[in-house]
Amino acid sequence: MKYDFSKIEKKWRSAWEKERVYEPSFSESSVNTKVLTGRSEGKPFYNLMMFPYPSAEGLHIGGVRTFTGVDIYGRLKRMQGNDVFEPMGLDGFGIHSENYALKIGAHPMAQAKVSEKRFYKQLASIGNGFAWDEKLETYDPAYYQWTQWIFIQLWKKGLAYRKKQPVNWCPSCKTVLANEQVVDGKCERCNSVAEKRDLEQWFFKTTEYAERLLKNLDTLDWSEKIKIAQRNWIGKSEGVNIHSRVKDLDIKFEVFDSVPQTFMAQTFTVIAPEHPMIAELVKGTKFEKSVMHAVEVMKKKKSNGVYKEESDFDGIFTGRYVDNPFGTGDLPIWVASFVVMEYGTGIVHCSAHDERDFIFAKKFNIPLRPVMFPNDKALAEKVRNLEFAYCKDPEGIMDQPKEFSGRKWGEVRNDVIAFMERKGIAKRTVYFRLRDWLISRQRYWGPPIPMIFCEACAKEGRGERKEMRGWYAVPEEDLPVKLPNVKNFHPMGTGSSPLASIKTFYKTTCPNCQGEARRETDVSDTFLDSAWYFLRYPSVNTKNSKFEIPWNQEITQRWLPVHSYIGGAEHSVLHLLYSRFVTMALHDMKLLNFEEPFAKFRAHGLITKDGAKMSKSKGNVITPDEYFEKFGADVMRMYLAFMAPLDQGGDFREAGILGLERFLKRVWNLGQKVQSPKLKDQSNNLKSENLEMAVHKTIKKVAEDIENLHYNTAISALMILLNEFEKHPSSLTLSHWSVLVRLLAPFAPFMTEEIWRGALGSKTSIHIASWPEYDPEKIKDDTFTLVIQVNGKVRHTVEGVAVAISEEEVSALALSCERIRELLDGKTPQRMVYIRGRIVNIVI
RNA sequence: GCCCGGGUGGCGGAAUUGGUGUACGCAGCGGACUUAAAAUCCGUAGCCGGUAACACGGCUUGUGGGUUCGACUCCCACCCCGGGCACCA
Repeated sequence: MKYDFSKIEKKWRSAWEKERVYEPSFSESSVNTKVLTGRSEGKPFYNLMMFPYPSAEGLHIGGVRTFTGVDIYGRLKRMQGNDVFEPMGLDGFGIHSENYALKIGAHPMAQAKVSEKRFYKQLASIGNGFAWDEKLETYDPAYYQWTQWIFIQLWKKGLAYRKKQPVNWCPSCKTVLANEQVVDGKCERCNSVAEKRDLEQWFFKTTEYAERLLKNLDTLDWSEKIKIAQRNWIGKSEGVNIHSRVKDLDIKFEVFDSVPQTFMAQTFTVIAPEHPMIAELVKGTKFEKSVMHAVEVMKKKKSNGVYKEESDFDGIFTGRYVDNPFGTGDLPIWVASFVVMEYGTGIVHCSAHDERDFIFAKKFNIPLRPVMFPNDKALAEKVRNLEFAYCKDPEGIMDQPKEFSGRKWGEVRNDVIAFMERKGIAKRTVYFRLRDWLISRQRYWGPPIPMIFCEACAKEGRGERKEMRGWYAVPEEDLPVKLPNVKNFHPMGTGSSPLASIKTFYKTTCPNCQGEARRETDVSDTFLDSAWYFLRYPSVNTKNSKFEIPWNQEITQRWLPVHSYIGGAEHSVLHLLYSRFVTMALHDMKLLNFEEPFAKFRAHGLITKDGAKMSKSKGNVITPDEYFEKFGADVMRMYLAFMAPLDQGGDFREAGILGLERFLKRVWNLGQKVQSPKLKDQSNNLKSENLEMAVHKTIKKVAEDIENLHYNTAISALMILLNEFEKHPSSLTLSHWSVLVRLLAPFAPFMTEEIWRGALGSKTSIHIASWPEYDPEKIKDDTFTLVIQVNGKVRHTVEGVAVAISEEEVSALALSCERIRELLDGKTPQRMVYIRGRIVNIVI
């Protein structure tokens, strides 16, 4: 019988659905249906992959590879007796999907339905064991009412706030962007240069969790590079705040210094052009006009990204001084273009021991005073003569303060900080690079932020929070705040959302005074949708009679945190950080009993096409559909898995698919032969011993390789085993055959099911069959191939040497070989090195 | 500039973690079947030299050095590719 994949795929897809093979047991009642299908209730295993955003022309081949890759892992876990939950959904409520709709001239609400159909059809064809009953879409009001609910919880905890500040604005997307969405000063998505605009925006206080977000990383089983990326992004920096005061003015301020060892060298102070204090410094002085003008120029150049090179500085003296903070004299205050307003306090004391400070001082003729010198006398002289900036050398010898004279820079840090604290100069402080999460977007396609502003209450000083007068959360029973289906959804570019012109939407009553009030018209960032979807999946079908929380506590305690999460490294600092933040916050509200959402995370690699990156502009983007139609899901799954280890990416070459097609064809053909009576159960056949060992070795290897996501080597092992089977058909038993079919099941779910329930006669699915166990006794070799080296070069091998052989016997054996005797030419070996069971090296 | 990955045949990639470098597959070559092709099967295969053919010898894991009986693997220096961060004081 020829293998007709399209017929067989269809057949088993519907059988699996009917038998609910991939639906885990969330409740008692569903356990009963499981018993009927013969599937035992195992340990919960939440096998998660990042859900796609259906913005473009369907699922990308890279996405398919990841999804089938995750599924292979899940299928192993299921066969090993776990109750595997593998959900799928669509992250279609946001700017990606909206931009796509705009591009093709569709309404996002209508387009969502079209994309949805397209994606679900594709996703159904790749042979994954998705739990379709639990699918979700982030634009479904039944979902986003809870996204809004989470916003309200954060608001109530004081973790959501509104503030006017300079924010990143994308002129093309016509919306603000989170810091994380600005890459190289450009919009992450459309590459337009982001501008700075002063706008009032909603933020989440991610900074409040900076320390924990950082510390918890140590406890997570995640790809190391993702952890490093998060650590860098959080950017913890320990140092001191130096207490400072403007001379002749009663202005006090702090200056952050993370390298305080050389504080005595500080001879001037620089302030960021954006700093509001500048106006006070120069007010009414002869410097006012020129300084304020220079400030404007610098601000403009900065926001346009003009300053690129490290030495490209602008600066101007303010006429003011910092009042003698170290007893070494007053420090002139300069405005300097290189100072970052958003970091530390926006004001920095400068010294000869910093590259930038040094260049700046030279450029504007500001005096420098080094206080640390290299051991090398000639070099030290150069430092003294200010020939170069001598920075951060652990071996540098301190000169001042005199208490530390002679000690090494690398060893005095803590002592200097303690010294400064004792003297009252400074206080130990920590700063983070991480900023609060800018959550509001001036767009249409997203969950409306569920807040109401009441003018009347604001005027009279009322409000849910005293620092935000007039603001009230939408009462929970009124959720969802539904996104209206309106014609004009186009971004306005005015700094407010299209919803701001829809009176029927924004007009509402104040939850407090019942007077007329106005809804917030911004929507929330897409990343909020995806920051909690994994909490929703297992509880999608639990119908809460009352409006309580978005998940069932009992189910959540059983199924979370997520056991295995696999997705793209491009989300290292966006989705993965936001999810952690939201989970932590919910944990602190006692709504979750864990604070980290993903116990294990692995990043997958990227796929290239014939060695080149896939991109729309190159026109080499692979649409998976045609390949799945041509070769079938099993072949494609195997090819994508065989390309390279999952975390490494790989190169898509159509020719390579043939190898896997051939392999499965051979499996099928052998299966046809195994059915014939002469092959049936010959388990007593002595000749099958060697095959037996090969089978057990393969069981071990395949399970280990899948566990490590090294699918390529697992498949290679299966190929080798098939070769053995074909070479020794008379020794092949049904039980051997059954092992191969089961080991293959995670990769080729359809064909193996056909064989399992057909020729092998099972009544239940192979995907809930038990994973084969290997017998450690049976994989022990008692002989090996002895490799004989002379001076480290392989010269001879001897097959079938007993593992138990002693070192003396090996030496005798090796020296007795004719070939070795020739090479020795009568000489006596100086030395023999024998590595048990492997190799002997004769040194002459 | 700093921090991570990575560099192995014509190609994708293996290598028990210091012990036979190139498993498995693709492409190639030779052969069988066929009128022929496709499909399938068998064999072959790193490079250079050597031989009528074997035999055999030398070289080879980005480059150069080191440690070791033995290095793709460990150490030092450098080059290239991919990714992340970046006037963060």
